[in-house]
Amino acid sequence: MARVTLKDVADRAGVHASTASRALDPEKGSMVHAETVARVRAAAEELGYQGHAIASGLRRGHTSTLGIVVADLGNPFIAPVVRGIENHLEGRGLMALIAETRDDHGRMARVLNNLAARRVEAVIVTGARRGDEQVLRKAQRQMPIVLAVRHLPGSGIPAITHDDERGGRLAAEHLLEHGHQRIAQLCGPRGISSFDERASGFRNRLRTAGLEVIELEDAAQHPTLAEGRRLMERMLAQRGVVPTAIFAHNDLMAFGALQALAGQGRSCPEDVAMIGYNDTPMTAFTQPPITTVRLPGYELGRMASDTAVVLMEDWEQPRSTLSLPPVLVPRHSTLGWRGET
Amino acid sequence: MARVTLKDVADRAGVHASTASRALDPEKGSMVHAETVARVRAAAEELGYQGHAIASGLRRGHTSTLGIVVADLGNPFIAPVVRGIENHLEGRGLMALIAETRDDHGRMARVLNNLAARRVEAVIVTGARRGDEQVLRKAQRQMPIVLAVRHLPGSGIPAITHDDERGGRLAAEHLLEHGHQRIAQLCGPRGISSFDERASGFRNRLRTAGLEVIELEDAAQHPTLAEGRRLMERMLAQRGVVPTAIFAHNDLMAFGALQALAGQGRSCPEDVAMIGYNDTPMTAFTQPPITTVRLPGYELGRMASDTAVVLMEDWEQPRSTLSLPPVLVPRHSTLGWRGET
DNA sequence: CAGCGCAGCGCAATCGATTGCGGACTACGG
DNA sequence: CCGTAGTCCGCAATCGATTGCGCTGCGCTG
Repeated sequence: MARVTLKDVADRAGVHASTASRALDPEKGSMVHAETVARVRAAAEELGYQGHAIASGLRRGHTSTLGIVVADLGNPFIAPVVRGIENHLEGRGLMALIAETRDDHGRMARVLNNLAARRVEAVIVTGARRGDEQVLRKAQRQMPIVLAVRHLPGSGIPAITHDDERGGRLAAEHLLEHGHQRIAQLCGPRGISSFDERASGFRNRLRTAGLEVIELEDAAQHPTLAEGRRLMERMLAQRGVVPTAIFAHNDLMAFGALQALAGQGRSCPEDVAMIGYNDTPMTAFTQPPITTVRLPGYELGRMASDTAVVLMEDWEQPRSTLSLPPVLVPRHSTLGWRGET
Repeated sequence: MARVTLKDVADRAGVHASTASRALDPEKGSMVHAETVARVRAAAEELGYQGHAIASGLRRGHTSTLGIVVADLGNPFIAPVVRGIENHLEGRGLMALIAETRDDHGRMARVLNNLAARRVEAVIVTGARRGDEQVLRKAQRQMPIVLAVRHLPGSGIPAITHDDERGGRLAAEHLLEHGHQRIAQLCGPRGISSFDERASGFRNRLRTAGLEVIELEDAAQHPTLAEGRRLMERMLAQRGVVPTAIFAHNDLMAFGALQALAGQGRSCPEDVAMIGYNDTPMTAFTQPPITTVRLPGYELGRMASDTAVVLMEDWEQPRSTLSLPPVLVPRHSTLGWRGET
């Protein structure tokens, strides 16, 4: 389609292509007589010349393109992250290629390969899983990589994450403040840093208060509503003390747990307090509204994108690893507990 | 970074770059002695050669890249669409550049320009607004454009949309079936095809049943919870009959309307039935769960991407415009109405 | 008036691959 | 023993731009 090339413009303006190139480049505009610049500009305008960023990039040695790799585009809390990245890139002349792995190692490898072939200048990977270290490290030889949301402990790959350890602590503290003593948690899938860390943060905080967390051997296979319900049912079926407060590792699981509780005739928050994670929009509208931990996804995206840009401009920067603080959002599901003094 | 070039591989294998190129191209592998192919492959392997899709694309005359332009990446029902596009592209060697306009005409223009400069082979635009016709048509001279979700009536730009006219009809029929006679709708922003059409579909269906829809002059500025509440409050404040059923133009507005009703001591569904739109995940979990219209977003993405691919391969195809059928999802907010016989 | 500096522009190489054309060499039939 | 077809591969042009270097004039100085 886009037929008209720089040479066409140059011909029409009666100059050489190199002159046209300089005339059209604001940086080099001064190397060319003002009148010539005007003539070239006019020619470009008349012909409807559209710059060719690809060819230009080839010669100049850059693509002004980043890659974003996500596990699941449908995941609601990935949206703000991508948004943060995108908004940070805009205005810098950068754009992002986006790809989905669907939590498949093979797809991860293929996607990274494809991005490398396209010479993206950096890649932001949200949704890395244990087992991706190999491919990621291999890809790192081709381009800088920044992990976002989830990191790979011990991999040495720079990462921007939420401070989920702290998120777990916040949840624990909130429940302690409201006088709970028998506290349980429903764990998300193992091997994913963000779940593992909120589990240990929660557990450790309770321990320093002299309490032992009630939890199952079992963790959720996927962080879904159905799994939340299943885990809650299993916990209720166990003999022994029934917890007065539950920390579910995300909002959907919290909601599933609520359904299990309702099925047993226990109400929230009167009988059992519930706390979720992520501050999914629905949590404000459920019955009862669910106390949750809010994560600064948009900021995370901006920061990940920021370090990606730094890395792409200056390879071999000190590996900056950063984690952003979450905030507890109290709602009705923990505020009306009957046992509170 | 990626230093090693095809020439390096060729040198190491003791052949000319052109031969190396042929050896590495599965299509042309037969033009080269099998043993040589093996030698080149080995050399490429040892050197860690990574193909250069940009340079190759420049010569071959394609980029294997599409553009996706969305209004708001945070919009929950845009995610499945992007997902559908992405999944359809994958495996075809295509990738997508993604950009956000935030409903700003200027940004739309800049984004399209940027995509054109990068020589994307087609662009899928979700979230076109009235007023974008100019830029879109101009961009169309550079590359094929497919509208998704929202279309621009009369623009002649091919579009894949939801059949919102029909969505409105479905909502109307559902309410009629349940015996409602005084029915109102809360309209989303004007000038956006999807809202305008669900309004007229709803209105027309009621008319053929001999009913006139109750509605305000006013429409929502944005399809948000706050606006839903505001409109509902205004409607309740008006003298005259109170509707027994409300059609809100999306789920958030429906929820805002519910809050306004609750504020006046009216309960749903006993006093007033409520129906939303989009089947946002939250609607299943609110109290009461909200009847809504489900849109096949993923399929829409796949089809949009499909027609984009067709168009990029064969410019000047018949402009295929298509709309996908929505489905009504009945939930409690319309099923427990007191007035039903 | 010779010489120098500088502004403005063109030449040709370059980025990293692909490809039409033709050369060298083998093999085979007559 | 020669002509010819067929295989494999190299040469050089090409995709569309950018850029180091050098040439041409012009104006100014000593």
